[in-house]
Amino acid sequence: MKAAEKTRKIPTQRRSHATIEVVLEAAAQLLESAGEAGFNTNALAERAGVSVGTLYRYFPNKQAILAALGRREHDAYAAAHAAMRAGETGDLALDRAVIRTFLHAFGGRTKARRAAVAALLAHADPAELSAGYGPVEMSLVDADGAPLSPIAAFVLTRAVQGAMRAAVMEDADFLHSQEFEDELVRLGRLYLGHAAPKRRAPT
Amino acid sequence: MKAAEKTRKIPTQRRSHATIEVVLEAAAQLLESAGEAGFNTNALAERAGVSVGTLYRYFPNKQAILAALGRREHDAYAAAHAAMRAGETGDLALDRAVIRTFLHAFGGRTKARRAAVAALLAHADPAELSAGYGPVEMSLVDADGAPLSPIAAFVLTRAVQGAMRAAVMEDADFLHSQEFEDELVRLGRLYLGHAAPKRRAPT
Amino acid sequence: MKAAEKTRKIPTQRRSHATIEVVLEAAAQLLESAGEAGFNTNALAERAGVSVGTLYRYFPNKQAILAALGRREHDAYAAAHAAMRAGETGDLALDRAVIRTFLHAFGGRTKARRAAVAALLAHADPAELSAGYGPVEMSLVDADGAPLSPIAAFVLTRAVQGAMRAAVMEDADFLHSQEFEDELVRLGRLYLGHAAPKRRAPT
Amino acid sequence: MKAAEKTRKIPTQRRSHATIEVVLEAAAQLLESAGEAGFNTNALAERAGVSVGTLYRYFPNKQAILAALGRREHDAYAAAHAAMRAGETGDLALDRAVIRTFLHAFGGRTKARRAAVAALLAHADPAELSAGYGPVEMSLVDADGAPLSPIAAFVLTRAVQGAMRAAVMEDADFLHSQEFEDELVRLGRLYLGHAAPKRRAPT
DNA sequence: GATGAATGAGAATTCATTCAT
DNA sequence: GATGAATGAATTCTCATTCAT
Repeated sequence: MKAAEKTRKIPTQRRSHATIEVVLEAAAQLLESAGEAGFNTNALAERAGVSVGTLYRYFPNKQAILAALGRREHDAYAAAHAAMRAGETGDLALDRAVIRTFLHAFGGRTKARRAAVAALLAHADPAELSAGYGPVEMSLVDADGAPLSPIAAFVLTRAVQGAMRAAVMEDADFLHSQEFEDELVRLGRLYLGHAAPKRRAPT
Repeated sequence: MKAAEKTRKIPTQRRSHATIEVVLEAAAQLLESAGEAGFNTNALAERAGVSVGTLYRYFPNKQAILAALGRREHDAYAAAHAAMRAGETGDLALDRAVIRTFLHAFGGRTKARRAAVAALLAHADPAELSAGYGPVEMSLVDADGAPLSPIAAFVLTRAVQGAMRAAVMEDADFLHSQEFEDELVRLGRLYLGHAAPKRRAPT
Repeated sequence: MKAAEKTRKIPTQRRSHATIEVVLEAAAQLLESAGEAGFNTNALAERAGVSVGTLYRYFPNKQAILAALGRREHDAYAAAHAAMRAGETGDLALDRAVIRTFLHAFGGRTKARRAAVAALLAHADPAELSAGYGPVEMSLVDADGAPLSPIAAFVLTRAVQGAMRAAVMEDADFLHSQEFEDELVRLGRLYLGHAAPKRRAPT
Repeated sequence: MKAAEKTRKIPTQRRSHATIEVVLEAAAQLLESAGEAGFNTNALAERAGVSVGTLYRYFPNKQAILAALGRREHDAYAAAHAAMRAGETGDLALDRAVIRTFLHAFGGRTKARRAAVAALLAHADPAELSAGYGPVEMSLVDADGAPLSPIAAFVLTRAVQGAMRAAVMEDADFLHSQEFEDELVRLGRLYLGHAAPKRRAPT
């Protein structure tokens, strides 16, 4: 691997060249099914239906592919939350929507996301990293409407994410249960200083 | 890499064989200084002061070394939580101690921790990941002394763990800050229904 | 060594790709000159004038190269026997030609043949070993023109093959002698009920 | 592997030291179950229930173990045939006994014998090789009582052996059938110039 | 005499990258 | 523009052999 020029050449300046999408989609699938160890350029080229040579036409090296994937995941994440940026935080339904969004985002391609993010962490410009979570964190306000400190926002988002991730990783059978979702909402609301939502009677 | 037998052979059943410790310590150092890319068996053997052959006497393959490191990290969580077991959960100092113990585990070697956690998540089986939490979860009680439901206990333990892990994985600069520690304690106490610890004035 | 896909990939379906021939020829030479012990992939690649990587493009692992050599040897038997197929079995000259063809196959490289045969026996599956004999066996008739029973045909073909193989495996110095050839022909003709060819005066 | 002193040291000059037997028996088993590839000193020591060090007390190196095994197989083979040395060859029952002896000898440990013999061929003194088959071959006489030439004897023994071996290797279902045995006897008797035994009516 | 932990040269295999077609 | 065969440095892993206890 030599230097890097991010996405190299960019034919007709249209970054949206279909090939790039195909490659990144294949990369996500491959990462998901084979893990980082099985993620090699030959396998990727095959899954993407292009030749290795073509891979190198669009990306300067393998890391760049991972990085692009990571950036793309971040972007998707940020976009999903963009709508709720200035939202009314006291609104329970909205909080629940946030949890659901998280659960959904986390639902598929766990390994792909992890590897992509890890690649980003390992090789990309650190400053770029906050980009994805930033908007979400900045929009969080407590029960009094005061914005959370960056660290508090970090704790909240990662705590919720961590509980969900653990449920996935540990193969918990309650992953899609109502109670699990409720407890996640509780956790978030209590941390933000809202009154504790009442617990439902056990099913 | 073939299958695996975790720690292979275990000479004279004295698992505490110094060599294993030496290797794992060297692994952590190497990971820290050279990153995952520079983490190869020859370099590791050299840094550990043993031959490659010896590496393979104690570990079936390279992944197993990372996994052992990961298990260590995992043990740190479990140990931290275990301290809570007999504890009076209302005791703020104790909760804080638990968090603090964890945060300073692994000697501050963030990169090593990161790689170790990644290895653990990538290769451990789900059942193993949950191991060690059971007793902790069963002993958790809320502010009124009522035991938490299994799902609530799961959410609490994994949420705290998730936030800590994310700080490690994302190489957060506030990992060892007072505020981060405070926020983690807040999260746990609020979820259990205790009064929110006051936030200190920002430094 | 993992599983195997026999000849892997087969670029542009033109199996006749010169490289495979070059590699197998180099393998036979190397086996002949260095024995099975000196038969390693680096040496083979060098002698073949290709890179190790290229070796692995055409063969999934080292064993597969030996196996391919073995299959070649096996094909020589089958081809030799196939010549009998339409043939008038009473024709002494033809029988002799078949034996002779086999005996001189593989360019007289006894050590290479030996290793190849060993590889074949060690790794081929039983069904493959029988392949190619069926038609030969069905066409065998005794001196009266009556077809041989399947078992009798089996005994004849494998007996002749066995004697030839043993001469190869045991590095017999008479492998290419006239007397050996004569005795093989005798064996076959007597079993089929033909008059015994006269023995020549010893040289 | 350095030089070689065959069986090294020989404690109390009694070659029959039980350990040697144990090791050779384990070697035969291991060869049988794992093939030549899986035949390594560590595995052998374990199966034999001794330490590697002990292996090296009795054998100068790995090859010597294989060679000893080969020599032992040869000896057993020779011993089995010793009784029939001067026999009345016209006796059909005796011929049949020879075939049975072969079939029995070949019955078990195919791979072990093959590997052992191969090792002998590859590493031992070529002159030593004929030792096992020699006595048998020398005792063969044709229908007129004249001894067979060495090559004729070789062809006969290896042809019969080859047909049996092929039946084993190709997983033939008639391996233990009467007809198969009959045909082998036919093959041998016809080659020796006896009248062809009548074929039985098919079952 | 026996043990088995340690050694380390050597071998197999992988895979990012290039470049002639 | 695309292809995919070829490259070969780098890495993982094996296993015969030694030797301190």
